[in-house]
Amino acid sequence: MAKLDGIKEIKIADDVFAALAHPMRRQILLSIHHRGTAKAGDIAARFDCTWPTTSRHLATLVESGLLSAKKQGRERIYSANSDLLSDLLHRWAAHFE
Amino acid sequence: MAKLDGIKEIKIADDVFAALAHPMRRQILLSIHHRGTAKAGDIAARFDCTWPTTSRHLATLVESGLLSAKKQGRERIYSANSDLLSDLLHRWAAHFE
DNA sequence: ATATTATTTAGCTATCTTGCTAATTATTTT
DNA sequence: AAAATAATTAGCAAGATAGCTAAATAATAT
Repeated sequence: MAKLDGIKEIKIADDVFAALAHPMRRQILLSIHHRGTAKAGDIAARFDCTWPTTSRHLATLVESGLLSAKKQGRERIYSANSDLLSDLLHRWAAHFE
Repeated sequence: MAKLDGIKEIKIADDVFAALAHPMRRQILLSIHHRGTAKAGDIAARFDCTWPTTSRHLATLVESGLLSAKKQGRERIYSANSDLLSDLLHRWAAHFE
């Protein structure tokens, strides 16, 4: 569990909880975590909305730190930063115990 | 850790994560949890916005299930449903481990 | 070089959220 | 009964979010 100072913690909480507030983003995140990695197209194919909409949700998740993206040829490979999320959730849960 | 069926779980996650997405609501929640209970006025006094704004955040938190309210005379006493939150956060963290 | 494929960015509209002030409800005090 | 107190609800404007289609970028294949 990484040590973080207060300000950074607040900023992360802000971005992460905002990212988690959308159901499709939560599903995307779970999906990528379980698959290990996924191309944008894999995700776009799995959801019932247009590719640009998916693309923006992916960007939001990357912005929040919950996903990482790397370009590979013309594809973009996303992977979940699961530790960041599970650490944050545990830290917040701990506040309420 | 309460047993919940899938649909209910999704509904709760939706409401709870949306409620947590606002920094003031997170602070309100922490504040009430630590104090045990608080009157609306206690909370309103602690934050740098108008009472109606606070009141709406409180209503959002109640709606999400994260707070409970009971009327006592002309005051309204709020308390945090900490278990609901910590259970949900642990369950979500577990998905990413 | 051209066409195709993978994906994002731009631009638009509709809806949701947040904050405010003013008005209202409910309860207690005088 | 009137005034005061605690809190919410109504109504509005500003800003954010989410979805879409169309256009752009970047890389590969022909």
